Amino acid sequence: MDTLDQRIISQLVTDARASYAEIGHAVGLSAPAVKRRVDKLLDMGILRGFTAVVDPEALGWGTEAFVEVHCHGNVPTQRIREGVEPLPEVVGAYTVSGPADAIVHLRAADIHHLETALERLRGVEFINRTVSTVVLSRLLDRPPQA
Amino acid sequence: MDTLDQRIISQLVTDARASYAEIGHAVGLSAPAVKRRVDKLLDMGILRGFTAVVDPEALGWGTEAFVEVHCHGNVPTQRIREGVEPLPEVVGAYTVSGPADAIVHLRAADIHHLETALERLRGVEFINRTVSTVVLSRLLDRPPQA
DNA sequence: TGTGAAACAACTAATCA
DNA sequence: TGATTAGTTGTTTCACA
Repeated sequence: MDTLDQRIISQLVTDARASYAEIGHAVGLSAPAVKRRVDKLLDMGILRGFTAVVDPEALGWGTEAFVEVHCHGNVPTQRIREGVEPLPEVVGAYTVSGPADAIVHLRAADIHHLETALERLRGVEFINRTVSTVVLSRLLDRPPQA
Repeated sequence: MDTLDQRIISQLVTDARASYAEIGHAVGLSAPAVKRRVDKLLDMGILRGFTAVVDPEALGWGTEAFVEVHCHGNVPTQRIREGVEPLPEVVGAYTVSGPADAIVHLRAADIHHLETALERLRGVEFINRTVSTVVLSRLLDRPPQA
C-alpha cells in the first residue's frame, strides 16, 4: 500500500470502468502492473468492489431519512446490524455517541414507502424508539477524496 | 427506462467492471445492445458514473460523524451547498425537516482531523450552531437495491 | 515488482432485420 | 430496438530483468 496504490485507487474512484492501460498511463505503470496491484488491493479488502452511481430520483428512490434509533437496554452492535440489515431501504447504519444508540439512513420511493419502512424498522424487537429526520434535498453525496 | 434498463443498472451496481457481454448474458441481450442502453442511461443522467468502493479505514479515513447544522436566519439551500462543498471531509450534505437546517456527513482520518474539519465547518459564515454525533462503528454502508 | 510479448477476450461501429 | 459481423482495443498470462 504505497503512493502508487493510492493513485490507482483514486483513478478507480473517479472512473471504475477505466481500462488498466488508461490507469497505467495516468500513474506511470504498464497495464499488467496495474492489474496486479488492483488484484492485490481487492484481495486485501482495501478495494471492496466497483459500483455504478445511480441517480436515486430516476430509479424512484427519491425520499430519504436519517433515523435515530434508541434500543431497549444494552444491545450488542452485531445484533443491531443483524436487525437492520434485512430491510432493503436501509442504505447505511452506524452506532453513535450521544443519546441515540444508532443512526439508520433510509432511502425509499416516496413518503408512504418511507413510512412503511419506518414501521418495519420500529418492529425490530430490540428497538424502543425512533426519531426521524426527513431529507428535504440532497445537497452533496460524494465519495471521500482518496 | 424499462425493466431491461433496471436489470442492467442492477448488474452495474453489483459490479461496475462487469463486461457488456457478461451483463448481456445476465439480462438476455447482446453486448452491443447493452452498451447502447448504458450509453443512453449515462447520457440521460440516470447513471452518473462508476466508482470503486474503498474501505475507509484502509485509506486512513476511519472516523466519521453526522453533524446537525443550524443556520443564522433563512439561508437558501444553494448557499448551504456552496458553503460545505469546499470541505473535503464532507461526504454528504442534506437539508432536513425538524429543528436542524441541514445534516452534514463528515469523514476524517481521526478524532483530531474530525475536530479540525468541524472547526472549519463552524467557520462557514451562515452557520450558527452545530450538533455532532460521532460514529462509533459502521454497521452497514451499501448502495440502494435497484 | 516491474516490463514486454502474445494469445485471447471484449469493445464498438457499421450494417441489416 | 436488437443481432451480427469485423476491425480495434483491452486483458491477462508468461518469461525475463
